[in-house]
Amino acid sequence: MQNLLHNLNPEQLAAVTLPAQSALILAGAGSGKTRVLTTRIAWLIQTGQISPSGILAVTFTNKAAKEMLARLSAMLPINTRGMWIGTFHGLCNRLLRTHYKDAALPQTFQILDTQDQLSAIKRLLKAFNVDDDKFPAKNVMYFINNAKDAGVRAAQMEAFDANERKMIELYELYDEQCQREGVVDFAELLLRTYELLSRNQPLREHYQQRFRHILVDEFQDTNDLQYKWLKLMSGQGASAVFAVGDDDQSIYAFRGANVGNMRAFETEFRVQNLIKLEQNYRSHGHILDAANILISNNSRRLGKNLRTDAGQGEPVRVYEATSDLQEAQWIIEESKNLINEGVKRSEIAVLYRSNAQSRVIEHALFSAGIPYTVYGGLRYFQRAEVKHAIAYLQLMDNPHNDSAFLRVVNFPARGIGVRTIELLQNAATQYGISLYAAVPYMTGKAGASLGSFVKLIEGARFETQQFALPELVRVVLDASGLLAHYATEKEGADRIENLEQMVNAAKQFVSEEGYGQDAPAHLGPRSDAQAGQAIVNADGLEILDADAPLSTVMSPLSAFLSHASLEAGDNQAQAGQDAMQLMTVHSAKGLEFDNVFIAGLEEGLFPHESSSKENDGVEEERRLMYVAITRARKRLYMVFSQTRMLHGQTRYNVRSRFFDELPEESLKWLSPRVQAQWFGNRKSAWDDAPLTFGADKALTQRVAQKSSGWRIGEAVSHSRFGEGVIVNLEGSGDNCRAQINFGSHGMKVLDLSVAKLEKLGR
DNA sequence: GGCCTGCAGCTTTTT
DNA sequence: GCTGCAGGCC
Repeated sequence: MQNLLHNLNPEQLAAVTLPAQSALILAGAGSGKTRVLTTRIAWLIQTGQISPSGILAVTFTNKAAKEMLARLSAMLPINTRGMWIGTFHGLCNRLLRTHYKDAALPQTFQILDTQDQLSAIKRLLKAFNVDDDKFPAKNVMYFINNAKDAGVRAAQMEAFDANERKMIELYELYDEQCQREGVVDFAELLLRTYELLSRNQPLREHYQQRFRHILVDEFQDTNDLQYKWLKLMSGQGASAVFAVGDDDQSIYAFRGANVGNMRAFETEFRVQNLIKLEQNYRSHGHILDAANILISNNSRRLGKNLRTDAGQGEPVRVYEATSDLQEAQWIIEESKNLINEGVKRSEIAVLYRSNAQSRVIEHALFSAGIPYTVYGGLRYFQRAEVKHAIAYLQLMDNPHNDSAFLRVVNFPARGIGVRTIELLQNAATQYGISLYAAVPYMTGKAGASLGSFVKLIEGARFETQQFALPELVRVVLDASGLLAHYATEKEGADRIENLEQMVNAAKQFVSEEGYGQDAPAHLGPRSDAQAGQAIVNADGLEILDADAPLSTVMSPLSAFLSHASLEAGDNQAQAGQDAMQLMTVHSAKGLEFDNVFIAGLEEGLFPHESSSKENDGVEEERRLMYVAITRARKRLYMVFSQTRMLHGQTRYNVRSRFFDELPEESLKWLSPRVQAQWFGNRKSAWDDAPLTFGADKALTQRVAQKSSGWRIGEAVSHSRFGEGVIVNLEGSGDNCRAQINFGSHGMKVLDLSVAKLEKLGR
């Protein structure tokens, strides 16, 4: 125990050892959030307050879930496999597989990823002759997902105009189509589980009693449905919900995340303990000052100020480029200098607001011969050839998945044309069955070609009945004709490699999930003998506990297909290479680097112009900027450009308003004159260079700072205005004034010889 | 059935 | 300015 808790700072320790009540932990960037979460779990178990099975820990990404599991097994000598640690979607998948009957799903229901969902909607629009100019598939998808993320079904929605009426109708039809095909989209996983537990009291009570401790990571990213889900799971807070998050890092409003959930949580879960983790273990002082002061411009914050023991470090370097091209060149030139000084390439990150910005930077890096990796892009299971192979597997597991059917019925080409498919569609619609099931109704040439496709699938299933998953995958790659097809293609070598890779992915999956290496990939209907712990409710209905081993609720094949949808795999990032890191600010969240460039800091781009139209849009952009700044450990560069190519046109930009919200004291502006000097003797911007413009303000601030004893970025407390951050200092001697941001009390300028201020936290 | 061309769209992303 | 998709043509 001593071991577990030592090295925690006082706030971390307080959070870890809180009593069994709901609590909100405001965890700043780099404050040891994951450590607190995992230590809390370990502490609860080690002190005997709960058994591992009584814990439910929810994350948003698989990466975060894996990280928690890894750290936990390093801390505790327990088998973590049975623990309920996972993503919202992963946990819901598990619940729905176990209770598939109660959830009115087939045992082998399949999960649509976003691509699949969009194509399913396109298909629906075609089938019902919907004008796709008036109702673009994408808009229909947004409408449906927004509704589901809010926890609302079509039947519960009210239309205010004809357009909305149609949308609701399409939502209804889409749900029917999914039900018929035995598929669920991502939002449906959550909504179905929510409805299942709402409706089924014994089941609900069973899980509520079981999970006495629920821990939530990145709470600021929860959407309305996830919040409702947590309320339900915890029995309105009867179980202790330990929510960890940072309202200042909420950057996913566009996909339904609602920061308001944090405040709602505070009141609805009657939170007695709000703990702020403000000690930062990542960045130097100037970087944190910049972050603190920038974010103090946001309203309605829960309030938080990061501090560090690391010292002020270097001021942030600001560079103005003449064009996006020159911006890229400067970044590369500066990176070269860093690398020459011994910096590892992987410790240099270039962050940007939008993906389109990467092209110019990539080009410059390529020309300079510097290895780099770009985050984002296609993940393994999203590649066309891999999706094709998956579609064959899906048909073997659930032949009623029409999306899978259409994807591969004529790929590789086997003479099944549009006309044939049309006839088949008609038959399927007429009988209200799936395309696969409609094949026997087809006659003539169409019937023959379709019949042989069905035989192919059935044959593969029969042949592989006793096969383990990796062997089954191997057979399908061959029998489908996919390998042969790509062998004839000029550029097919990479695709073949990706396909072969799937056998390895299957091997790895089987061993990681604890299936026997030789366990048959297919599974017959679940027998009672296989069933996990059986619970019989008051009505005599049998409820299975989802704690049963995965292998009794999912065949290796079904589980692998879930895995392919829920964990799309890595992107192409070549691991192992020491390469510079390029990514959007969004994907940088949670990462950290010694050296960080933030590029494209111009009005219209960052903050993005489309954000000014949205409610609180600029505040979200500011949070995004806050995330970007706090990625840097030692050196931070902020770069902007006078001109930039966008949508084929040169745009003339002014620098981002965020520069005006940063403490001049923590910035060092580099001018082209100074830049010439570095290019000459190949020194980086970190060698002492004269301050250029911006110096006057910085000088004023330094004088004021010295004579007042206060520092920009410092957290203060005022008897009337509460807690705040010093944003600016001016004057000298007894005549110093401080501009202080008091959050909800607003920005104040106070005379330091009069105002009674207290230092906070340092 | 595959290739070619023309046109729309263009912020961020995980599951 | 580039990409991705849909529809048309050979």
